Amino acid sequence: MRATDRPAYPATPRRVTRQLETTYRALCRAADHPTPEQIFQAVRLELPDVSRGTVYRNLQKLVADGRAQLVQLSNRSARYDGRVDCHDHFVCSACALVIDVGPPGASRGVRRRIAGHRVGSHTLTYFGICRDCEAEG
Amino acid sequence: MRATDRPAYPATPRRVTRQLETTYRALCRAADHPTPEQIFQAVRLELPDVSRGTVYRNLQKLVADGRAQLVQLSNRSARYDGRVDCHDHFVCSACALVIDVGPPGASRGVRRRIAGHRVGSHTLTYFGICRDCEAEG
DNA sequence: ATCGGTGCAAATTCTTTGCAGTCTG
DNA sequence: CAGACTGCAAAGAATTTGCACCGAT
Repeated sequence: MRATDRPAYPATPRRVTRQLETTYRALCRAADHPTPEQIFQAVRLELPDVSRGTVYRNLQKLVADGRAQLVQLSNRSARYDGRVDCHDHFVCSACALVIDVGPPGASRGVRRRIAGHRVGSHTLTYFGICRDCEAEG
Repeated sequence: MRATDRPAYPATPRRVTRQLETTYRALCRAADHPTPEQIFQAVRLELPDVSRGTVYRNLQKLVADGRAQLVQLSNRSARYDGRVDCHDHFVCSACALVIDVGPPGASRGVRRRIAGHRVGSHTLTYFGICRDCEAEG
């Protein structure tokens, strides 16, 4: 999701709970596009009784509210991103490393409509082998 | 995966089985980026005893051999593409429609390396609401 | 007080895998 | 005929959901 798609206000009335805000802070703190499981473990350090279900639900709320991005990877597990500004990603096909790539690629080729369909956002994703995996062979 | 990543020959010795070739033909025939389940149903019409496991395995072989592409969407189910040339995708966030978008966007911004990591391919994906879903509200 | 949020556990969905038998090269 | 491939069924991984209680507004 791109910043321009971010709703100005929550789509639905939202309550400020410890679980939601702790999840958001854990996501912003992580720089490595964590999985729901990783975020769950991080939240758990502060709220030992939090459940996976709640973390999954709250991550979806954060995306719906434009406070987070879901990185589309089609791997086994979802990856979330606390950055909601316009940027692209590099993904290592070997180790699933995900890194942010500055906006230059993302900002070009913006199209409002494609074949009559309304475009809300776009993402350029580079796939390859990261330096470490390349070194290991 | 991009055409340039396509291995000239199968990565591993490959046998030509009815299941593999029927799966490939079913994939090429479909224009809608089918899920493994949809391909399984199509193959089943020709080979009633084929199993899901075999279709899953063969789809992975086709990708490994550069005869098919896996569309990276992070939805519930994987989506395969019989086109292996350079092109992008539009994805409807409401109904999961996937359509091909011509090469203009795909071919720009090509980078060989990013932050020292080797880039093998890249994909530009547009997210939005398709015409039909927009009409329905 | 209302009704959205939470924890728990079971259910779902999608995909992978072990194994014994089959078929390709 | 070797070993890659297959069907089957069970296992595995990731995510969603129903429900009764809790807590933010």
